[in-house]
Amino acid sequence: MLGILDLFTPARPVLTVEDVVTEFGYSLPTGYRHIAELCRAGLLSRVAGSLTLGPRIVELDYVVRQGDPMLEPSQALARELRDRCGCDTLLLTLLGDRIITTHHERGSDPLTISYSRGRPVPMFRGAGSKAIVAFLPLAKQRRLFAGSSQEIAAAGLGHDWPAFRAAMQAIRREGTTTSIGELDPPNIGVGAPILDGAGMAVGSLVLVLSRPRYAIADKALLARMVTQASQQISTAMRTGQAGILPGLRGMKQGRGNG
Amino acid sequence: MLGILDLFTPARPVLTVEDVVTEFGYSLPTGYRHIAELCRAGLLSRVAGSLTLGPRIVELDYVVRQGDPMLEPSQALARELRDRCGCDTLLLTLLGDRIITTHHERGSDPLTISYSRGRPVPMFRGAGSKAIVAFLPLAKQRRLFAGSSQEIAAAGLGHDWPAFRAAMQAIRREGTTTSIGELDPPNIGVGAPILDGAGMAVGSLVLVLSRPRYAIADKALLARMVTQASQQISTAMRTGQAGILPGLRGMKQGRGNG
DNA sequence: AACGCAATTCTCATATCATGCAAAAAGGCC
DNA sequence: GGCCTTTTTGCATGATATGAGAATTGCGTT
Repeated sequence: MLGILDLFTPARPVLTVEDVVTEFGYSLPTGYRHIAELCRAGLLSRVAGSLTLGPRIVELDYVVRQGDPMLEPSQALARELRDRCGCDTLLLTLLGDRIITTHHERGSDPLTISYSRGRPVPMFRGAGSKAIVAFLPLAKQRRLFAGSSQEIAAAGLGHDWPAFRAAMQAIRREGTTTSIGELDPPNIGVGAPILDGAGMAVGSLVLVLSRPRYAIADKALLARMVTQASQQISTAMRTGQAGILPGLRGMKQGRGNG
Repeated sequence: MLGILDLFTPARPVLTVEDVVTEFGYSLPTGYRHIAELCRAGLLSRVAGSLTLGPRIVELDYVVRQGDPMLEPSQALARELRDRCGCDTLLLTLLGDRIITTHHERGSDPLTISYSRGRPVPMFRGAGSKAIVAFLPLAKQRRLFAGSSQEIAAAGLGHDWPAFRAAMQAIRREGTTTSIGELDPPNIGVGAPILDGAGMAVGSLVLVLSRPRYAIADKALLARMVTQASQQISTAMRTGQAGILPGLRGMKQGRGNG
């Protein structure tokens, strides 16, 4: 039943009951019943015979935003970064086993950024994603490699586990990583991880520049700026919102790194 | 099962499995099963023994934003309004039988606005809500009154149906309405409806001012500005995105008004 | 490296509830 | 008011969700 929600895409945000029924092979009454239930929960909305995603989605997104300990400190810092260097700034969050954009601060250039809030981003392409993956625990990296080795190879991150591991460690050593045109061809991204108390990545901060702007930029300075900001976010997260997670029994202290 | 999502609130965005189980009186396996299903759909996320709302929420919110024909023209106009008069601007949308904030453009004053994107707003309090309700079809107004007469009375919109109807018609005649401290006590809101092709309200645009700013403002000018902008949104919506709704058979042409 | 505790999943018999069909009801349109 | 499409209802049937308990896993401890 929850699969019904997946039928709604940016390209097709409005459906009819019949669309849903034929898509799933439901009988008409069953289709209506499922839809009615989703409507009751507010996840769908029926208006004039058509179906759209409902108001609850927007409300729940608000809860997500409020509950995201990364977001508040990030917004302020992202804005400050934007003001200082004029770049667009993206905040990526690792949620479960997906990475999505959770905030986008526009810079002074009118960049085309395909990955504003709510867009899932590829796991292994783009500076932001790589900055996250590189700072995941080894066990998690291993699991990711096992599940997505061909995708990883396609992204040029190594054809076997040692090569992938080495690529990740290189990023880890740098503390930041740069991608040129990996997501949007005209853009360059410079990303640094946001770490939780255990030194594990929970998200990343990305500076996005146009090619001309990047060409004349001081690369080392950029790296320092994004690293510093991401570390400030990490710190603010830990101090400001400590203890909101119940049930965290086993959190081994990592080495931190940075 | 969808009720599980309702347990997550801004005040309590992180729960444990046990919270859910005890709240609903499930057995432990059933609780795990429901949660697993919601996780599979991405609506929940499990990390370190805790539950949070999942990435799919954010993705779906993106679909809502993309699919909202009001949003794109509104953002540009809201920004323009903000630049011209320095006020905060809110965009409210009628989704099903709820009104929620769908966009918030910050002005130059650091206002405290409790109703940023995703907040459900009261149906009968605040300029934005009243601007919407006043421009709903009579049948819908009647249904609303039947269901919420005490709430309507409490908001000072009339103790019986004729009085409520008269209050709504007064707003309709004006084309705009002003509320003083109805939502956030320090703020004044000036709202105007956004109408679909049938002349029915689908949302509203609200200018929000601090009391000092409002005290020295030209009220008639404010009203004109917000009305004009909302009409531009209405127009942009109809022309820009015509025909994306399938299954709209019966759309009687209303008189438009404004 | 093995133990012990808690969290999580599995097995399976039972009862529940979702399903589809046919039919009825509800709106909207002429 | 009659006719169309859309939406809901009643009901018998069969799939499947459920809870009790046991088995398993994961993780910290000894």
